[in-house]
Amino acid sequence: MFSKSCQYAIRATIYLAMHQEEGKNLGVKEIATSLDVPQQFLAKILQQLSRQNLVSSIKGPNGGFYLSPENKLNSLLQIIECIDGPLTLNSCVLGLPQCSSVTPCPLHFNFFEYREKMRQTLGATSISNFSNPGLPPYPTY
Amino acid sequence: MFSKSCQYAIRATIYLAMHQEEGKNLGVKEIATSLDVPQQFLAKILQQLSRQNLVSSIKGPNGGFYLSPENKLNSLLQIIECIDGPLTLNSCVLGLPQCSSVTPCPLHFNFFEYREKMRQTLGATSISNFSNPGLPPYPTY
DNA sequence: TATTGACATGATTTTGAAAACATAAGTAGT
DNA sequence: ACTACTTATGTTTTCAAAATCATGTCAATA
Ligand code: FES
Ligand code: FES
Repeated sequence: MFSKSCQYAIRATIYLAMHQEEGKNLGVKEIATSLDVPQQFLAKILQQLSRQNLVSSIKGPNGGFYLSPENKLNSLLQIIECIDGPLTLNSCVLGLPQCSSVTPCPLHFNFFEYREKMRQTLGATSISNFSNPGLPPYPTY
Repeated sequence: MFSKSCQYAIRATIYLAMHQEEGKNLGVKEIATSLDVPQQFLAKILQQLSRQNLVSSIKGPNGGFYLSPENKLNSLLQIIECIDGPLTLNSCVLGLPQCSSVTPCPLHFNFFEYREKMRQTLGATSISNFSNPGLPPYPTY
């Protein structure tokens, strides 16, 4: 459903939201180790998010990544589309060039409704949702 | 969501269901041309389906692929799982090793319900559904 | 039974995502 | 200024899916 890059992006962002403390930045090393993903690869992904202002970063000693208040207002969908592109959850499940209710493929109406709801949920879920304490302990997070 | 192999498999099977006439077999060449997919690649996929008795085939002149009455009772989900494996629509969207409501990832409950419904729909849709005449004219089919 | 037309199977090549490598650039402390 | 630390950027390598190539097997027909 999502590329590995995208999965890493989501997990890293949520990790940032869950583990961020006031004024403390998290390094790629720590995040990559905690999530058990390739460090250099994750670095690229975080930089891609950073370029689009979805996460914030500071270089140098004590540097690292963090979420600004503004960053936390972004939705999961923005993270996803930043990495996998705007066609994610919008293109034909059978790979046909266009997907719409006007020229539907045989499976279009089997998926459209649920896919839309997924998109809607993801768009309505802001990163700040994951920074609340008292959330259940997620595995590998 | 599905691999290209799987998309081709679904499209080819539906094509068979829609274009099959009594006692007439459809060759890989015709199917591949109609669907605009690589012929040799599609051949492999159809053979994979054939080995699991999801489609039927006959060699030699006038040979080709067709759907036996038994074949038509299979569900789309069987086609999908034959190609992409049983974990399709069952594994964690974030790529975590196991997906269950007992050890859910942060996105589990955002997807679980809709994913289940997709599976359910696919499992309940038999191939014979596509052989009824009077269906809308699908693009590239 | 020879030929032809189709599926079947194995090996190989291509392609792009995933991962690793190398180096630059910026920041904090000494 | 110098060093150490961390993000940023560009290049290269790895790997599996996708696609192709080459050859084998089977059935209809003349
Ligand atoms: S056209 Fe295929 S899913 Fe919409
Ligand atoms: S655990 Fe991630 S989707 Fe179920």
